[in-house]
Amino acid sequence: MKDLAGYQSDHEIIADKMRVVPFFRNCDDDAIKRLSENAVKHQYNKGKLLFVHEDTASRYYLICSGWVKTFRETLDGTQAVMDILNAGHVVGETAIFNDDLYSFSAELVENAEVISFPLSDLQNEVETNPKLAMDMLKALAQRNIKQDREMEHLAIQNAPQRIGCFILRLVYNQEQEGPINVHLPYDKTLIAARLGMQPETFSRALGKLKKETGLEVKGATVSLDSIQQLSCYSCAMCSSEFPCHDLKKMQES
Amino acid sequence: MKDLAGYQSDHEIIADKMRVVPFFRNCDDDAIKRLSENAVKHQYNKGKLLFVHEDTASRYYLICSGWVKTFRETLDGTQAVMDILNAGHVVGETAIFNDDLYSFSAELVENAEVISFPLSDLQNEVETNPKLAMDMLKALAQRNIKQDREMEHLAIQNAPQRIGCFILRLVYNQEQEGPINVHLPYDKTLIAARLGMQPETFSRALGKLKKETGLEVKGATVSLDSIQQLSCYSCAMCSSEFPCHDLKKMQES
DNA sequence: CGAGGGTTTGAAGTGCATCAAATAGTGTGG
DNA sequence: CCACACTATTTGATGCACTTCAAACCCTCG
Repeated sequence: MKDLAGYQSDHEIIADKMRVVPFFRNCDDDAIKRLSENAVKHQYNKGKLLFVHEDTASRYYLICSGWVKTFRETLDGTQAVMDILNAGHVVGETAIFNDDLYSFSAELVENAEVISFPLSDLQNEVETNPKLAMDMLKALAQRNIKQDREMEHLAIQNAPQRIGCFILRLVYNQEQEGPINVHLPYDKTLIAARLGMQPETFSRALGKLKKETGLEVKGATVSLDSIQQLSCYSCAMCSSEFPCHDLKKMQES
Repeated sequence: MKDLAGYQSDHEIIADKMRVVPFFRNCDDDAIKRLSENAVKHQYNKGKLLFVHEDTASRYYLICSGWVKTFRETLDGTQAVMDILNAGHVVGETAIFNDDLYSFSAELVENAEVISFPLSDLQNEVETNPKLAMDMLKALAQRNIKQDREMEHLAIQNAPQRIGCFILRLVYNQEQEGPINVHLPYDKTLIAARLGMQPETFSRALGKLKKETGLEVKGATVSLDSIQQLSCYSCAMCSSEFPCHDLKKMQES
């Protein structure tokens, strides 16, 4: 806990991770301090449920490493995956606007480190800190747009196109010309669920995508000669033409 | 414009309509006045586009009568319907959190009266009025949840179940025991689009729903002996068991 | 009464799901 | 380093749900 040169205290580490979160970006040191006062660092294993849909919410979570799946589940166990989140993303914070009930479940899909914070601290801060309120508004609005896009994709793209679109979003980070290699960030089974299809369908659809666009797949590595190769195929069935100009905003939120 | 007894000025009429909007509910008279200063009432015909996806946004709209469809559209004209809104709902206001770009298109599906307001006035007010900011946060969060639910339905309910769920949400307003009559609020073709299916599929799926649940349909009128009849069938494939306890919240937002 | 949209019905095709089984890949302990 | 167990992924065969195209029907409104 000491704050010696060349070595960070827990609080500093937590503060640093918080500053990556879009809606904490404009918080000053005091605000960060108030928000992180009751923070707790956790190491959890794959399969750990952070919280369950419709449970009473007391804390929200900042992901430091690993991947977290958010989903909704029917009585018979069928899951609808909402999103897959990684480091720098926050889950469960919107419960403060939903009478302290989580509106979905969140589960680790691999061992991960997360930091949890009391929702009450966030609520207090949002109510008294207009800058934070504005940034949360922006973040929520962007999430809305992202969900609209997901709905659109689910509605009008077929399986191979959805996969192509998914890969394009991975590539976007390394925005380069010419040949490209990307690594699939998690299990193909999980990507399939994320895209609303069965693993078998994913496998076959990826095969079709290879045939149609000439993309190569070896294990979890995907190679393509150029972005156009894919964007012609996938972005034809999308309302935002490539390079999806709102991708950057999406990734910030 | 005069303010005589038994007769309302335009400004009063507008103010009254604004107070129905969830996120204006806590605004005091001064705030309402500032927000409505540059309001304009419009009469538009069916087919009128209020705004188009990715256009630069300058105004947002409060619906006074009629129905408005929000949607996204690919180059080849395929549409994905996001929502169908009626009186008391606001569209286009989230552009202030998206660099003044609309993130979908909005079109009247029948003749309607709407009031438009400058986004800049809303932006100013939100930035300086914490109560409004909080209410907008709540509204956005609820819309998020609603979208999650839509995604879930799209992903795991089949066509007849989605229709059953849609009807249940209509019924919910008149929460009574025993036999029930509801009127479909708009075209079956439009309901189909709203539920992500073709008109033909809608027709056939409704037929199946009749056979499975004993519900009756005559034109746009749907009759059922009891709510259970439907909820058993549809809500089995939904993460929130009936009566979807968050429906009330959903309708407020 | 007739035109035009909304709605239903029929027939055929497509895409995805499902079930079953083979194969590849990964981590384990010997 | 290998054999084993276990999981992830692929492949095959089949069925169902939804779409598509085409045509008929129905209803409303001029």
